[in-house]
Amino acid sequence: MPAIRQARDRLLAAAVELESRHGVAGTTVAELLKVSGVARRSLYMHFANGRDDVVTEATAVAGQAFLSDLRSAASALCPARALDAIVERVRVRLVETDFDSSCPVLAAGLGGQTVPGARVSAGQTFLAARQQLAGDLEGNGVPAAQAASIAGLILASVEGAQAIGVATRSTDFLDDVRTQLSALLLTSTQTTATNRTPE
Amino acid sequence: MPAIRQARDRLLAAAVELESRHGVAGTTVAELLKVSGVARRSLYMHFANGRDDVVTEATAVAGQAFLSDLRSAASALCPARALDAIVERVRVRLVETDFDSSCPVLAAGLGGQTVPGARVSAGQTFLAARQQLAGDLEGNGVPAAQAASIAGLILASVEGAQAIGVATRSTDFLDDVRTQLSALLLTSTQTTATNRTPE
DNA sequence: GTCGAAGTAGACTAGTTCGTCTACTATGGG
DNA sequence: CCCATAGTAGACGAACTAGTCTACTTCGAC
Repeated sequence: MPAIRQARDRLLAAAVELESRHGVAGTTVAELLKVSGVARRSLYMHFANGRDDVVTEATAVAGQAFLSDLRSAASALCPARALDAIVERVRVRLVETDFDSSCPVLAAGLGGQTVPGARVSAGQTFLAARQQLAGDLEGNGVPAAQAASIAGLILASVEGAQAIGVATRSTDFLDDVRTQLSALLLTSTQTTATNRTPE
Repeated sequence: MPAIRQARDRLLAAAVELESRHGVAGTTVAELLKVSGVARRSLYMHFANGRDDVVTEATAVAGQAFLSDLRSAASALCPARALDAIVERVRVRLVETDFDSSCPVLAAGLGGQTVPGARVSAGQTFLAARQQLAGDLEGNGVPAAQAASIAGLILASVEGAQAIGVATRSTDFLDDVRTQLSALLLTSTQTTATNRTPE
């Protein structure tokens, strides 16, 4: 009863969840309070600027989680298998939420005109992810020039397929992306015989 | 042409524009009236169910325009050049709107929980576009099984790159997509003979 | 002319949204 | 024991939301 667990964390978790499902605009204070079970006043204790602060910080949190997932997949597996793992995670999430949930970072980027901080944070996440992914590809023998644009393609197509999956209520596009990118990664990384080491 | 029966069309155009920029949630009645310059009453004359009808129909209109653009590009050019033309159009639009505008159909698909009709319409557009694109690729010598998934990859990555472009305020991801997909299309269509491998 | 379709202008209700406010409660460290 | 800390509960107002309504204008066809 005496809510020992941080109201702040519950608010951020709720915000990430709501952004995924209903976008930034659908992440209202009322919903935030309902989902997190936190009192109205507590929100303004932890986030001086109210809703915008929650959304912005939640976007940063989701972005860090995204980068972390990417890193752990890349460090444990070869690029083609890492991609598989990431796509599979997205696929499961789509299906389990009955195609109602897409990427919170993408949602923050799109809905970010109303919450500029969230848009900036989302952009930074995508740029960091691209760089990280490109580095991993280079480590697997992909030429630097190619690595960057392949990384961009991977991120764009996975995010796009996820969003289109919500619209079509299917995983078709995600499956397409996996099929084609797997093939691309296999041919691109063929040059290296051995697997590489994480940092 | 004085008592021009233009109000309806102006409303739909405004809705497409607003969906692109601010998403479905940002497409409010007040904005719709301001942008279109139409009287409040006129909206409810033409769209019995109000805002939802406008958004839904605007999504269908934008979807048809999207398919039409795709068709005209594909019929006039080879796949690789058609892709170039489409990406270039998206790129120009991003830059000209100062990275504030993404695809109205994607926005409708994401914000569509609040307006179910728009989501359905967006989904149908993507499925139709995939089929159309796949058919075009097949016509250019890409095996049927490959054509469908390449079409899915193209749509997903262009849509994703557009959305990420808004978040990052750059065309980097779009350029990545163009670079990689151009290469993919060139090898897929020109080596129409038997060099395709796995799945 | 007159009549009606399409349009404009704007008041009005009812519901939501966000943020501020007061008042109360549990917990644990000094 | 005391009380600061972090929490709950909920009233409140200003600003916005969508949709309904009345009253007036402007055009083209008959």
